[in-house]
Amino acid sequence: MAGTARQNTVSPTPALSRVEHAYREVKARILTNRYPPGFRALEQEVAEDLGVSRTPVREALIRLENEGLVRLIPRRGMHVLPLAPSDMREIYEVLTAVETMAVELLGKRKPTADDLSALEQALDDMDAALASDDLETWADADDRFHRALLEACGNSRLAAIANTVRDQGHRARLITLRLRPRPVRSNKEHREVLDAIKAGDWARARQMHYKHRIRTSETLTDILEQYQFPQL
Amino acid sequence: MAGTARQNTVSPTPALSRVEHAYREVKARILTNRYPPGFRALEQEVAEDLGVSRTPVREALIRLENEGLVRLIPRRGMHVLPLAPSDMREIYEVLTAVETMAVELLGKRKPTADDLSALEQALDDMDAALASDDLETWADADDRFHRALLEACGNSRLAAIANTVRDQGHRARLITLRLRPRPVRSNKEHREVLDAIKAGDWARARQMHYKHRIRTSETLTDILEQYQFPQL
DNA sequence: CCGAGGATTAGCGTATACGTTAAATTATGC
DNA sequence: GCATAATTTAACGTATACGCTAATCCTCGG
Repeated sequence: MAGTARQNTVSPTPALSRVEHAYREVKARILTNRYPPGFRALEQEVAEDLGVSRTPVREALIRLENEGLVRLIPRRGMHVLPLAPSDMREIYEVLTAVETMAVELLGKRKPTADDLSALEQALDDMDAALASDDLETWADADDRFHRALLEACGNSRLAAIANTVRDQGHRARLITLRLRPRPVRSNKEHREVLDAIKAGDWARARQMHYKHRIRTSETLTDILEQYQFPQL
Repeated sequence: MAGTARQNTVSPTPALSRVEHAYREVKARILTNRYPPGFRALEQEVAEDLGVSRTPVREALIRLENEGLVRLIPRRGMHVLPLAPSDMREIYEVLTAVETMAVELLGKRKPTADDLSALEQALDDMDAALASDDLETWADADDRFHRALLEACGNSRLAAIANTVRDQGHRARLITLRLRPRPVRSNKEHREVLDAIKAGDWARARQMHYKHRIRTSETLTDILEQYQFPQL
């Protein structure tokens, strides 16, 4: 059953396990709204969707529950958690706390050249994307900037927490991206944060990033509350 | 990352599931060093220890792996993760970031009377325990204070993160408790934080708590590095 | 027509079976 | 002797089986 060779090329397919496959696939479906907020499915149904048995699906769902993307309710299956405005508030608060600390740490330790170039690359890409009004690309670069901060800060736990929580809010981000004003200020603020880091002025870097996060949090939660999405 | 806190209310043993039993038991054994750092056991062995089959054990171990207490290595079983000094640094940094935000939030929203009384009760207990040199009781009350802050701050995600990370560092805390100086300053600093919160001066509350966390982090990591525990 | 109680069903929690494969062990050639 | 190849072993990943129980459906008395 399992190992019957499906070798076709020398492709570096590390033969990902069924659990891993289920985890990635279900998560991807949630983040792209193919399993929309409030969606319910029984373990058996998910298993059939993915062409595996219930066992690996269960294990994948446990991980997704720990990450706050679904809830498992006995006899009612998996529920894709909707995002209330209060959830978005919580998520932004966590990101503010965690990223602010990351920036502070990065400002204290001298960042490596690699760290800096990753950050600068992301910034340049954001500017370019904004100039050509390509919001998708801008969002991608913005994401890279924030990720790079966390990667470079030297605290893997902070990075992991930020990733988890960012994923939780991903769907809201998809929506606000097209409803928010052009993110001109974000680019400027990011640049200021990076400049402060490079100058070794961690207190200023922290202050700048804190203000950036508070401001964008307010902008985005306002939008979400204003448009009153039934569920998100 | 604990997505949702499990039900831990109600006394008349609600017939907890085998998974829940395995989860609590293994976690308890890790936190109390019955499964010490570096300890390895096969799934089958844990299952026999607990008198259940491998299935619920596996599911419990997946949760514990997500919480950063163990690693699961194929064919080598469960490894109880040791804590290096760098792990403790990371843990304290996360707690600093998260609790500082919690205090800020609590200072901004007016805390309820219940919130305040829980905090004051914990403070009083800390003072009493310190007066009678009862470190165990002091640690317990200190724990309650920090937990109460997170409970009261109005952000369940922050609370869950703090709980997870605090558990990760629990074993180190057991050790430093007897090696650190008498926590006189901690009591005073906590009182200052609470006073600032009550005064609605969130900026000051945050500042105080930040300094408290930074100071204790340094004290404790110094102790850990000084005594050079082989692994923790 | 509606609610209570019993019968039915279905989904999960758990145990178990089993093939795959990495690790360990033995055999073999230099 | 030692490194390498063949063999054996054992642990896991996954599938499957099955009983328990909560949810649903049905029956029946009010």
